[in-house]
Amino acid sequence: MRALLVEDDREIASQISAALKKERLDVYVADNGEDGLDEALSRNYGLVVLDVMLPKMDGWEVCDEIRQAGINTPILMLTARDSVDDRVKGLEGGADDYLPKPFDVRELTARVRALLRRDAVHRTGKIEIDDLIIDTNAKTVERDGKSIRLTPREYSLLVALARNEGRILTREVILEDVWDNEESLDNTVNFHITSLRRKVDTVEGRKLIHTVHGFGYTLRRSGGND
Amino acid sequence: MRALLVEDDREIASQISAALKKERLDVYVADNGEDGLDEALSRNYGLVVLDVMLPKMDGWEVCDEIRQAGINTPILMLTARDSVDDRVKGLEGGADDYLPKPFDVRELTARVRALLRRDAVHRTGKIEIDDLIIDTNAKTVERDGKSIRLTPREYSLLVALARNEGRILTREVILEDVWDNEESLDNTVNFHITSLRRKVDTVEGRKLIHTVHGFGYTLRRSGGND
DNA sequence: GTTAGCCCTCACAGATTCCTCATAAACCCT
DNA sequence: AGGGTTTATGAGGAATCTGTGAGGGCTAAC
Repeated sequence: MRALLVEDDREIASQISAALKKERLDVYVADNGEDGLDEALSRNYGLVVLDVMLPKMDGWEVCDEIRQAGINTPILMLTARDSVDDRVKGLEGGADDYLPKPFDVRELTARVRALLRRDAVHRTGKIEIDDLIIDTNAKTVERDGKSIRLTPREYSLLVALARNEGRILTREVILEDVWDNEESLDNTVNFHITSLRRKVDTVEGRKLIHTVHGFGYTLRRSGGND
Repeated sequence: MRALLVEDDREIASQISAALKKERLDVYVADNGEDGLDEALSRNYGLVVLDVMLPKMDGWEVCDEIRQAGINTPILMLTARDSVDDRVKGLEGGADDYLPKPFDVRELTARVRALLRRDAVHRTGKIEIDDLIIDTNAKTVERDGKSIRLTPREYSLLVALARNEGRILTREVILEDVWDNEESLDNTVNFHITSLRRKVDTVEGRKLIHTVHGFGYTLRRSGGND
């Protein structure tokens, strides 16, 4: 997958470039806004990392033009550290995320990953966790190659858990998310977890849905134990 | 995350308080400068919203004292009017942003978000202290790369200590914070500290949780000795 | 009208966590 | 060192949380 980096400071550019290459991206660097925009429009990039302060055309404008052209490649903006306005702008502009300078490379990497992951789910509509595959377009679930029939509630519940893989969701959050804040008992969640487990988590030793006593539930890749 | 609001006008205070709560902040309100300062010094807040006109001690002074104490929590000042003096004062006095009264709640919210986004803990949801990593989103704890299962009480207690790294927390403050002011014995804290230590602080020579005899407990990076 | 499928609530058993008391250990001051 | 205070920890029961079967309401299909 190609990534476009628009950054005029060579030092920083090579640093970011290295980080992106580690993420197995093919990196193309533009050192000014105009070239960056041209590049973004002429090829299909999977990611654009865009500095705000740029010669010839600033980052906001580039971002804007990219969006105007109907391209919705994820864009990560690099904003100046102390400018509060930049952050507000960042939200309202078409950027998907932004990172204040100076930044830690690990943080850049984390954001890039998050963007790409989000995009992958968005694009393909598929969530894959171990041998569990959820196709959010077809609303179809399979585990271990075998397709599984879920009821609507079970399906929403599973998607909620899957979208938050590795994160503990409280019953409260689940109710908000899956039940849309309708008044329902905590136990309703318990109940549906049970039925979901019966369908999805039957194989001993490869459970995905875990109870975290006192907190809620989490969907986690089988890291060996449990 | 906790936010401290120092504002004497009840009407405005409850308005701001509501807005902050929407941002998922635990709001504590002080209605005069002295109490506000005390509070800011005694606990670790993620944000301080500070009115300028206050009984007992004005906002500038409070802000100043907070900075003098070496605390760099983001501070948002509410200035009475859009006077140039106030602006200059605000910049010099260590405030991170200011908002002239009267203000639109949405603007307050935007500023608050901007300030919080700067904060690493808030951004990543992670608290890292040496090899201890708490992920407050996933509600997950690991030490030395190994994940640790905590009970809800243990977890809250650890988070309370971690958010106040290097600061001594009295049992009283801990009870307030973790137990929500419910009547409980001091010894309850002792008890849970013990069980927390058993899970988190097992490695001799790299203890994080320290007893401060006569005061309480503190979580401190292992600066070499114990 | 009947049947089938889904969803929710109640009830209760089992599991886990939490708290208090009692006692031991550590600490501090004189 | 000794006495008083503070802290640590084991044990057991109280309190809370979780899993699951049973039953009834609801809707859609036949």
